[in-house]
Amino acid sequence: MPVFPECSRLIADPAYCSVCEVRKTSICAELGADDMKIVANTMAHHSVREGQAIVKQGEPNEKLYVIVSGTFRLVRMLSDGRRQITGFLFPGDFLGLNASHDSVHSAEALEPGLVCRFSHSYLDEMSRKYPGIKDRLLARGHTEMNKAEDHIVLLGKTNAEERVLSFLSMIAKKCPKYDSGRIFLPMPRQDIADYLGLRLETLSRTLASLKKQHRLQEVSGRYVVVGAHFEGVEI
Amino acid sequence: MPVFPECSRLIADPAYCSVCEVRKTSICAELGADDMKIVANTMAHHSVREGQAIVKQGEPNEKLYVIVSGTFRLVRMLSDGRRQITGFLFPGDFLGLNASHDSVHSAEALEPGLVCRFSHSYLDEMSRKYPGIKDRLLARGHTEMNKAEDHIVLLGKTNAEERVLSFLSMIAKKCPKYDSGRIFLPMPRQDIADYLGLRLETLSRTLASLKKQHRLQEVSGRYVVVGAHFEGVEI
DNA sequence: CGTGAAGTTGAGTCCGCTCAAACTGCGTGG
DNA sequence: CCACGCAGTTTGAGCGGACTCAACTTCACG
Repeated sequence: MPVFPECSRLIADPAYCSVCEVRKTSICAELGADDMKIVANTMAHHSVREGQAIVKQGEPNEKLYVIVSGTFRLVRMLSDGRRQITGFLFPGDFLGLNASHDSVHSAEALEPGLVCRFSHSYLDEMSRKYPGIKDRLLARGHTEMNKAEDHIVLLGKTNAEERVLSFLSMIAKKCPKYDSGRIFLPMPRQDIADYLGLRLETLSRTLASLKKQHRLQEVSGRYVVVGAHFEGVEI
Repeated sequence: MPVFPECSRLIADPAYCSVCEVRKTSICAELGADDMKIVANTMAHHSVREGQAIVKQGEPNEKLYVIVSGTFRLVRMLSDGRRQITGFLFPGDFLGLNASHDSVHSAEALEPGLVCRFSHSYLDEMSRKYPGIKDRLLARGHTEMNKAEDHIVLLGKTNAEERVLSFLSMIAKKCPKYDSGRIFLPMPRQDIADYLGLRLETLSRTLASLKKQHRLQEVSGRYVVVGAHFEGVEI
């Protein structure tokens, strides 16, 4: 198997905001040059190890996180031991918007990554100075909401094949495809299964079946190569 | 079968904001007395017929709606003709928060109801005067998000029985129970099925099975009477 | 009554789940 | 270098639950 480059990891070596990949879509875009400097000095990027949880289910939501690089899974453990992945976070996404309540899920890094962290009190202070920050937060809330609705529609689909194709279509959008439709999956099969409401084995079988039907050209570990007529798949 | 009163219909005859049932949880709570008077005069309550869509999928989100009374379903039609109910709206809920995009779903009245309507431009104007309005909108966005996540968890559950019980539990919370655990379902079976990702027949069979098991005392049309040990059901 | 919409019930099929075993890639240590 | 273990993934066989299609019942309303 050839070694593909990992597509979801961004270049983020210099931990200065001026070169931040997601700044233009983040709340920082609202800040003036002077405050930007303060932010750059005080909160730079925090690196996150693979597997590390930046937010834990049941613990208070003290900070707002902006994903700079890396991918995260949102995990909700149910009282009966089952696990539901409620979403994945990609660079530019926010986490911990809801300051007032305890977190309903954990956010765990699927690979080493970088995040930016703001305490909600600091955010309140800043948003008095820059009211546009709240608009950013509102807008982000809406895109989160739309993602959640897409997930609902996906789970409403009864058959496994459709769910898997919808999922691949979603990931393909997030994770820029390389030539010939290669998609890198940053998460293990169990996470995908828990996201799709399917058993691990069913997911595996469905992928195999799609390959046999030539709707997927290649399924090999973390990489999937989609066929030419893949574009039509809707979320 | 006895005729139960409909529990989701609120008294809302005088269309004046001063007696509005949901004002304290709505954005209006932020307004000063003078502006409140203007709102009362200009936007009072709009009545909605059963079946009427206040928002249509694919059309621009021009207004923000606050549900004053009645119940609404959020319907998303897929290109292949299937239907997914992404949620239900109850008094106090908001609709059309996302001004910038076309609506991803239709909102249809399940029974005659009242709504309050604000154009987004008016809302922007007001929120400059009362910054707390944006906080209200943010907070509402969070509760919407939590509802969506609960729905995701519900759909992730594989078996029909659990989904139906979770659904009943949700409705019971929204719709104040009468003595001896009577729950009124404002929506037809097909809507419940489309909400739960189940077939109509499966829903019907599951309800019958729950009754046979004495986990539901009574299932009759739009009314369900839950047993004594129903409380433990989690979303 | 008759009619149509909404809901229930029945029979049979198929798909996804369960339990189990095998396979793969990968790092460690002999 | 291979043996070994381990976690992640795939494959197999059989079962059961949800779907499909269909008929039936119930209810609201003229």
